[in-house]
Amino acid sequence: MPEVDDTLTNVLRRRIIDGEFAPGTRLSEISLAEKLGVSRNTLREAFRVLSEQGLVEHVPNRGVSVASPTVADVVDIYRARRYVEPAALAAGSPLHPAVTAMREAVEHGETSLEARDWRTLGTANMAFHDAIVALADSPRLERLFRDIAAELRLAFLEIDNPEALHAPFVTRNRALLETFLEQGGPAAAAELQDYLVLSERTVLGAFTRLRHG
Amino acid sequence: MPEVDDTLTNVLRRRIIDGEFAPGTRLSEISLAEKLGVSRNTLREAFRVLSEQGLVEHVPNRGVSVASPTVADVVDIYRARRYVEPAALAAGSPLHPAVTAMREAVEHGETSLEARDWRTLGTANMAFHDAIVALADSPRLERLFRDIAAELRLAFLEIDNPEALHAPFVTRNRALLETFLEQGGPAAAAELQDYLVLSERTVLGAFTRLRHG
DNA sequence: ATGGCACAAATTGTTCAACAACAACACCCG
DNA sequence: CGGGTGTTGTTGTTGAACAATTTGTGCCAT
Repeated sequence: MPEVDDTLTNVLRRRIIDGEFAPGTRLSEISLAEKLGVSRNTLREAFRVLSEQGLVEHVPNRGVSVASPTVADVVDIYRARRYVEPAALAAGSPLHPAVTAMREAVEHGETSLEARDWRTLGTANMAFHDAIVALADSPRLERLFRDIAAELRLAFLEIDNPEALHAPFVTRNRALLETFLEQGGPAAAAELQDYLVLSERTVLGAFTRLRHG
Repeated sequence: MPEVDDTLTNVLRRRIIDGEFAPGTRLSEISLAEKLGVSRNTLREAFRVLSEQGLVEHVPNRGVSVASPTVADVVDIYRARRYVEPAALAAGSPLHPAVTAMREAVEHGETSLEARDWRTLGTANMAFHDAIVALADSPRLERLFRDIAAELRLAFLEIDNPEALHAPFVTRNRALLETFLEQGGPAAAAELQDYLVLSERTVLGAFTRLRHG
């Protein structure tokens, strides 16, 4: 269990990712500080951290608002994912502890699919990819992915069709895991490339449909 | 010319990278705020940003100190570089504007080598790799590399033999650029892999020599 | 109406002083 | 000499205040 970090920054982070503040929402220092029971200065420190993590956009003299990923952001996020994830998978060892996390994420995804719990399913899918990155044993790449995944969740929040967004990838995750274990990293990496292209297309499709009609 | 960003965060960032505060140096809020002519609160906001960027280490209730990269950090930094740089080079187009930046960095490196200006040479070498990453056209990967490069500079600061650290790579940069232009991205990517392994070994060698006597 | 222009209101940026919370250090006692 | 104890210095957080900037409003002239 990841221990609960109750710092103000993490509380805010969770609440934003959970969709409590819709993307684009302006976060007023005064009212939010009052609501959270902290001072403006303390809140501003948390804002700076979240801003560096890309969860929040800070415009000088105009305050901060919840990040609202654009199409360009989504494209860039997937570009970065294609740089990191397949390579991590290709070089990953089947004996790496992260493989257990991959397996658990797949199973967790399958049960949430049956339960039609799309929120949980989205979390499980992300955990699967997080485990893939963990294969690389690189704190810096993990941190990059953590930030990127959070941004992507914000993009998902704006799309109100979570089933189409997450459901198709449950079987793909299972298949990818099996490819990795039975045919090795490089084969799995190739499969993941296609997977990510499809995933990007799914998200971008829903996204542009959202903006154009 | 990159315009000068005179925010407190960037001022501090530059001064740290330039070695004004040695790695590991404790940064007292009170004295540093006074020295910089800002309030403690403002300084703390800058600290949070720099901490997220990895330039500074923040320990709750114990303050912040300039990051002092360990061997594990250097290993991880090079691991991340090997994930990103060769792939960016492999997929990069010779017509990309960043190629100009690569060329300029190579030439800049060659002149600083003649002048035996190791500080400038280190900057030029980093600019070369920055340009390689820029080939990927990914803001997020560029940001990752920016932070990583800054951390690496801190590691360099602790090694007092900058010539051995930077000089050998001037001719390699030139060669790598030519390989890229004449034989294409994939060939250059393979060359860069070896390059990075050698570079890592050079840094780690100097590093362990430093710690062991 | 419409396009600016000055003014007013609201928000962010920054400072200061104070105190609580915590860590490191020196000291004393057994 | 080891272990508690208090002292000291630092960080964590707050509240209030003011400066700087943006935003909204109403007015005027065209």
